Amino acid sequence: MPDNFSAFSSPDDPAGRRSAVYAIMAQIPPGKVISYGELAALAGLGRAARWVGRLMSQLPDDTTLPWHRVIAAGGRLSLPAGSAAGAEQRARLRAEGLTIVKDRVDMRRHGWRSTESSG
DNA sequence: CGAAGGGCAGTTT
DNA sequence: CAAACTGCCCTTC
Repeated sequence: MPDNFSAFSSPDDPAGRRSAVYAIMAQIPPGKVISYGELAALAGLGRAARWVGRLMSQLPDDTTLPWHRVIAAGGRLSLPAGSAAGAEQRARLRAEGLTIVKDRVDMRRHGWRSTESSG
């Protein structure tokens, strides 16, 4: 029930959306991952998945947010391993115990409960 | 049936 | 209007 997030942010406030996304990211547990779309949806942005990724790029280098736990849908890694962020994501994810195969992660095991059905 | 890869479309800046 | 760290559907192995 992401409706609660509206308590500290309003969808009408462009600045509030960012705070919402940051809040969701901070809620992502270690060893798990979430997709931009879900992150956007949970933040109340709806289908603004692209916008979330954009927000990541805007993140500062001194950010303490687990942005590396945010990946594409289905556990797909869009970030190129040749990029600093791309290599960083894979490096950090694996450091948490994830299993990356062919730029793919097991959402069945590492996917956040966002995609969980009943257990 | 399940997993992987490519193309078109929605949202925000 | 155009661009961007995406998402879902279809097809192939």
